[in-house]
Amino acid sequence: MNYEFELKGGMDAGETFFSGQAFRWKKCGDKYEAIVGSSKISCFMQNNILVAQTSGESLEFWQHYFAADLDYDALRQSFCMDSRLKPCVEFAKGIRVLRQPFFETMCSFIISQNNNIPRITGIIERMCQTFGEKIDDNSYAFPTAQALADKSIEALGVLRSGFRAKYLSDAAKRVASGEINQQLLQQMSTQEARQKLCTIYGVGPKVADCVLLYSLGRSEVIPMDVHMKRAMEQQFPTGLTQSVIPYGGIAQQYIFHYTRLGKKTD
DNA sequence: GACCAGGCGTCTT
DNA sequence: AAGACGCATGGT
Repeated sequence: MNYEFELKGGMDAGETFFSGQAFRWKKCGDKYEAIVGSSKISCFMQNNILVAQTSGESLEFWQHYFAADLDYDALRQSFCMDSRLKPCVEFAKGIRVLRQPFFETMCSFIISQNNNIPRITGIIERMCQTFGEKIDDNSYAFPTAQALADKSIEALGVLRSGFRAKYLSDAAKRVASGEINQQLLQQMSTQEARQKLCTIYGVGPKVADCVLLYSLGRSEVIPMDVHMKRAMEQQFPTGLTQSVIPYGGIAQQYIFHYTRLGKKTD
Protein backbone atom coordinates (compact mmCIF):
# COMPACT_ATOMS: atom_id res chain seq x y z
CA MET A 1 0.00 0.00 0.00
CA ASN A 2 1.27 3.46 -0.86
CA TYR A 3 0.29 6.41 1.27
CA GLU A 4 1.11 10.10 1.14
CA PHE A 5 -0.22 12.36 3.82
CA GLU A 6 0.64 15.58 5.56
CA LEU A 7 2.23 15.74 8.97
CA LYS A 8 1.19 19.13 10.30
CA GLY A 9 4.35 21.05 11.08
CA GLY A 10 6.56 18.42 9.42
CA MET A 11 8.95 15.84 10.81
CA ASP A 12 12.63 15.00 10.73
CA ALA A 13 12.58 11.24 10.42
CA GLY A 14 16.03 10.67 11.90
CA GLU A 15 15.44 12.91 14.90
CA THR A 16 12.10 11.27 15.56
CA PHE A 17 12.97 7.60 15.06
CA PHE A 18 16.27 7.72 16.95
CA SER A 19 15.26 9.86 19.91
CA GLY A 20 14.79 6.90 22.25
CA GLN A 21 11.03 6.57 21.89
CA ALA A 22 11.02 3.77 19.30
CA PHE A 23 13.48 0.92 18.85
CA ARG A 24 12.71 -0.81 15.55
CA TRP A 25 13.54 1.86 12.98
CA LYS A 26 16.48 1.50 10.59
CA LYS A 27 17.93 3.88 8.07
CA CYS A 28 18.16 2.23 4.65
CA GLY A 29 19.73 4.54 2.13
CA ASP A 30 17.60 7.65 2.06
CA LYS A 31 14.58 5.82 3.45
CA TYR A 32 13.63 4.69 6.92
CA GLU A 33 12.21 1.24 7.58
CA ALA A 34 10.52 -0.42 10.51
CA ILE A 35 8.07 -3.06 11.53
CA VAL A 36 5.21 -1.51 13.43
CA GLY A 37 2.87 -4.08 14.91
CA SER A 38 2.66 -6.64 12.12
CA SER A 39 3.26 -4.34 9.17
CA LYS A 40 6.35 -3.23 7.43
CA ILE A 41 6.77 0.42 6.55
CA SER A 42 9.33 2.18 4.41
CA CYS A 43 9.09 5.93 4.29
CA PHE A 44 10.69 9.32 3.82
CA MET A 45 9.67 12.96 4.14
CA GLN A 46 9.06 15.28 1.24
CA ASN A 47 8.48 18.76 2.64
CA ASN A 48 5.68 18.15 5.14
CA ILE A 49 4.40 15.08 3.35
CA LEU A 50 5.16 11.59 4.57
CA VAL A 51 5.64 9.25 1.64
CA ALA A 52 5.15 5.69 2.83
CA GLN A 53 5.04 2.19 1.44
CA THR A 54 3.48 -0.31 3.82
CA SER A 55 2.57 -3.97 3.91
CA GLY A 56 -0.66 -3.37 5.76
CA GLU A 57 -2.77 -1.25 8.07
CA SER A 58 -5.05 1.58 7.09
CA LEU A 59 -4.32 5.19 6.30
CA GLU A 60 -5.96 6.06 9.63
CA PHE A 61 -3.64 3.71 11.50
CA TRP A 62 -0.57 5.45 10.13
CA GLN A 63 -1.95 8.94 10.62
CA HIS A 64 -2.60 8.02 14.23
CA TYR A 65 0.89 6.53 14.59
CA PHE A 66 2.57 9.70 13.34
CA ALA A 67 0.10 11.98 15.15
CA ALA A 68 -0.47 13.62 11.78
CA ASP A 69 -3.21 15.89 13.09
CA LEU A 70 -1.08 17.52 15.77
CA ASP A 71 0.25 20.83 14.44
CA TYR A 72 3.91 20.95 15.39
CA ASP A 73 4.38 24.44 13.93
CA ALA A 74 1.91 25.76 16.48
CA LEU A 75 3.37 23.53 19.19
CA ARG A 76 6.96 24.67 18.60
CA GLN A 77 5.79 28.25 18.47
CA SER A 78 4.16 28.01 21.89
CA PHE A 79 7.18 26.12 23.29
CA CYS A 80 9.51 28.89 22.08
CA MET A 81 7.57 31.46 24.09
CA ASP A 82 9.47 29.96 26.99
CA SER A 83 13.05 31.17 26.50
CA ARG A 84 14.45 28.16 28.40
CA LEU A 85 12.70 25.75 26.06
CA LYS A 86 13.65 27.61 22.90
CA PRO A 87 17.23 26.24 22.57
CA CYS A 88 15.91 22.71 23.05
CA VAL A 89 13.40 23.14 20.22
CA GLU A 90 15.98 24.81 17.98
CA PHE A 91 18.36 21.90 18.51
CA ALA A 92 16.06 19.30 16.99
CA LYS A 93 13.11 21.02 15.35
CA GLY A 94 11.84 17.91 13.63
CA ILE A 95 11.03 15.68 16.58
CA ARG A 96 7.52 14.29 16.76
CA VAL A 97 6.20 12.09 19.53
CA LEU A 98 4.75 8.94 17.98
CA ARG A 99 1.72 6.95 19.14
CA GLN A 100 2.94 3.39 19.01
CA PRO A 101 1.02 0.11 19.37
CA PHE A 102 0.18 -0.57 22.99
CA PHE A 103 1.72 -3.95 23.78
CA GLU A 104 5.01 -3.35 22.02
CA THR A 105 5.39 0.01 23.72
CA MET A 106 4.83 -1.58 27.10
CA CYS A 107 7.37 -4.35 26.44
CA SER A 108 9.90 -1.93 24.97
CA PHE A 109 9.91 0.27 28.06
CA ILE A 110 9.93 -2.65 30.49
CA ILE A 111 13.06 -3.75 28.64
CA SER A 112 14.47 -0.23 28.72
CA GLN A 113 14.72 -0.06 32.50
CA ASN A 114 18.30 0.24 33.73
CA ASN A 115 19.43 -0.48 30.18
CA ASN A 116 21.04 1.12 27.14
CA ILE A 117 19.70 1.59 23.65
CA PRO A 118 21.92 -0.90 21.75
CA ARG A 119 20.99 -3.65 24.13
CA ILE A 120 17.30 -2.69 24.19
CA THR A 121 17.29 -2.92 20.41
CA GLY A 122 18.95 -6.34 20.53
CA ILE A 123 16.49 -7.79 23.03
CA ILE A 124 13.50 -6.51 21.05
CA GLU A 125 15.01 -7.92 17.85
CA ARG A 126 15.44 -11.38 19.42
CA MET A 127 11.94 -11.17 20.85
CA CYS A 128 10.46 -10.58 17.41
CA GLN A 129 12.61 -13.19 15.66
CA THR A 130 11.87 -15.84 18.27
CA PHE A 131 8.24 -15.23 19.13
CA GLY A 132 6.87 -12.95 16.41
CA GLU A 133 5.11 -14.00 13.25
CA LYS A 134 7.26 -14.01 10.15
CA ILE A 135 6.35 -11.31 7.65
CA ASP A 136 9.01 -12.01 5.03
CA ASP A 137 12.66 -13.10 4.64
CA ASN A 138 13.99 -11.33 7.70
CA SER A 139 11.08 -9.34 9.01
CA TYR A 140 9.19 -10.41 12.05
CA ALA A 141 6.12 -8.88 13.66
CA PHE A 142 6.23 -7.89 17.28
CA PRO A 143 4.92 -10.91 19.22
CA THR A 144 1.32 -10.83 20.36
CA ALA A 145 0.64 -10.77 24.08
CA GLN A 146 -0.82 -14.26 23.75
CA ALA A 147 2.28 -15.66 22.05
CA LEU A 148 4.46 -14.32 24.84
CA ALA A 149 2.07 -15.29 27.64
CA ASP A 150 2.24 -18.92 26.48
CA LYS A 151 5.99 -19.10 27.09
CA SER A 152 7.62 -20.03 30.38
CA ILE A 153 10.12 -17.71 32.01
CA GLU A 154 12.87 -20.19 31.07
CA ALA A 155 11.75 -20.07 27.43
CA LEU A 156 12.19 -16.31 27.54
CA GLY A 157 15.85 -16.92 28.39
CA VAL A 158 16.79 -16.71 24.71
CA LEU A 159 16.05 -13.00 24.88
CA ARG A 160 18.93 -12.50 27.35
CA SER A 161 16.80 -9.81 28.95
CA GLY A 162 18.08 -10.66 32.41
CA PHE A 163 15.83 -9.88 35.35
CA ARG A 164 13.25 -8.34 33.02
CA ALA A 165 11.97 -11.70 31.72
CA LYS A 166 9.61 -12.18 34.65
CA TYR A 167 8.26 -8.68 34.12
CA LEU A 168 7.61 -9.30 30.41
CA SER A 169 5.84 -12.52 31.29
CA ASP A 170 3.45 -10.81 33.71
CA ALA A 171 2.76 -7.97 31.28
CA ALA A 172 1.97 -10.48 28.52
CA LYS A 173 -0.34 -12.52 30.73
CA ARG A 174 -2.25 -9.50 31.99
CA VAL A 175 -2.72 -8.13 28.47
CA ALA A 176 -3.53 -11.54 26.94
CA SER A 177 -6.22 -12.16 29.57
CA GLY A 178 -7.81 -8.87 28.64
CA GLU A 179 -7.47 -7.50 32.15
CA ILE A 180 -5.24 -4.72 30.87
CA ASN A 181 -6.30 -3.45 27.51
CA GLN A 182 -5.85 -0.29 25.54
CA GLN A 183 -9.52 0.55 25.15
CA LEU A 184 -10.11 0.36 28.87
CA LEU A 185 -7.12 2.58 29.63
CA GLN A 186 -8.21 5.00 26.92
CA GLN A 187 -11.44 5.66 28.79
CA MET A 188 -9.71 6.23 32.12
CA SER A 189 -8.21 9.44 33.43
CA THR A 190 -4.45 9.65 33.15
CA GLN A 191 -4.09 9.09 36.88
CA GLU A 192 -6.35 6.02 36.89
CA ALA A 193 -4.60 4.57 33.85
CA ARG A 194 -1.22 5.09 35.49
CA GLN A 195 -2.36 3.27 38.62
CA LYS A 196 -3.73 0.40 36.57
CA LEU A 197 -0.50 0.06 34.59
CA CYS A 198 1.52 0.07 37.81
CA THR A 199 -0.26 -3.10 38.97
CA ILE A 200 1.81 -4.99 36.38
CA TYR A 201 4.84 -6.66 37.94
CA GLY A 202 7.86 -4.66 36.78
CA VAL A 203 5.92 -1.59 35.71
CA GLY A 204 6.58 1.43 37.91
CA PRO A 205 5.65 5.08 37.39
CA LYS A 206 8.40 5.66 34.82
CA VAL A 207 7.42 2.79 32.53
CA ALA A 208 3.72 3.57 33.02
CA ASP A 209 4.28 7.17 31.96
CA CYS A 210 6.21 6.06 28.88
CA VAL A 211 3.22 3.93 27.85
CA LEU A 212 0.84 6.82 28.51
CA LEU A 213 2.91 9.22 26.41
CA TYR A 214 4.33 7.06 23.63
CA SER A 215 1.36 4.81 23.04
CA LEU A 216 -1.80 6.31 24.48
CA GLY A 217 -0.99 9.83 23.28
CA ARG A 218 -1.30 11.48 26.70
CA SER A 219 0.83 14.46 25.66
CA GLU A 220 0.78 16.05 29.10
CA VAL A 221 2.59 13.15 30.77
CA ILE A 222 6.29 13.69 31.49
CA PRO A 223 8.15 10.42 32.17
CA MET A 224 10.58 11.27 34.97
CA ASP A 225 13.88 9.58 35.59
CA VAL A 226 16.82 10.90 37.58
CA HIS A 227 18.43 12.55 34.55
CA MET A 228 15.23 14.22 33.51
CA LYS A 229 14.58 15.36 37.06
CA ARG A 230 18.01 16.94 37.21
CA ALA A 231 17.61 18.64 33.84
CA MET A 232 14.18 19.96 34.85
CA GLU A 233 15.40 21.27 38.19
CA GLN A 234 18.30 23.04 36.53
CA GLN A 235 16.59 24.46 33.49
CA PHE A 236 13.02 24.83 34.70
CA PRO A 237 13.18 25.60 38.43
CA THR A 238 9.90 27.49 38.21
CA GLY A 239 8.24 24.78 36.16
CA LEU A 240 6.93 24.84 32.63
CA THR A 241 4.79 27.71 31.42
CA GLN A 242 1.03 27.29 31.38
CA SER A 243 0.80 27.06 27.59
CA VAL A 244 3.32 24.21 27.56
CA ILE A 245 1.76 22.11 30.30
CA PRO A 246 -0.91 20.42 28.15
CA TYR A 247 1.96 19.16 25.97
CA GLY A 248 4.59 18.74 28.66
CA GLY A 249 5.49 15.24 27.48
CA ILE A 250 6.28 16.52 24.01
CA ALA A 251 8.31 19.40 25.46
CA GLN A 252 10.13 16.81 27.54
CA GLN A 253 11.15 14.96 24.38
CA TYR A 254 12.86 18.12 23.09
CA ILE A 255 14.49 18.77 26.48
CA PHE A 256 15.74 15.21 26.81
CA HIS A 257 17.19 15.14 23.31
CA TYR A 258 18.90 18.45 23.92
CA THR A 259 20.42 17.53 27.29
CA ARG A 260 21.61 14.20 25.91
CA LEU A 261 23.08 15.31 22.58
CA GLY A 262 23.12 19.08 22.66
CA LYS A 263 24.70 21.45 25.10
CA LYS A 264 25.23 19.85 28.47
CA THR A 265 23.56 21.50 31.44
CA ASP A 266 26.49 20.94 33.81
C1' DG B 1 16.55 3.82 51.65
C1' DA B 2 20.12 0.83 50.44
C1' DC B 3 20.94 -2.78 47.54
C1' DC B 4 20.37 -6.03 44.03
C1' DA B 5 18.87 -7.98 39.44
C1' DG B 6 21.59 -9.67 33.14
C1' DG B 7 24.34 -8.39 29.84
C1' DC B 8 26.45 -5.47 26.72
C1' DG B 9 28.71 -1.21 24.82
C1' DT B 10 32.24 1.83 25.95
C1' DC B 11 35.91 3.75 28.36
C1' DT B 12 40.30 2.74 31.26
C1' DT B 13 44.31 0.44 32.49
C1' DA C 1 43.46 -8.20 26.83
C1' DA C 2 41.07 -7.47 30.95
C1' DG C 3 38.52 -4.93 34.20
C1' DA C 4 35.42 -1.15 35.52
C1' DC C 5 31.48 1.43 34.76
C1' DG C 6 26.97 2.71 33.58
C1' DC C 7 22.49 2.07 31.74
C1' DA C 8 14.78 6.58 30.04
C1' DT C 9 14.19 1.25 36.82
C1' DG C 10 11.55 -1.44 40.02
C1' DG C 11 11.23 -4.98 43.68
C1' DT C 12 12.60 -6.66 48.09
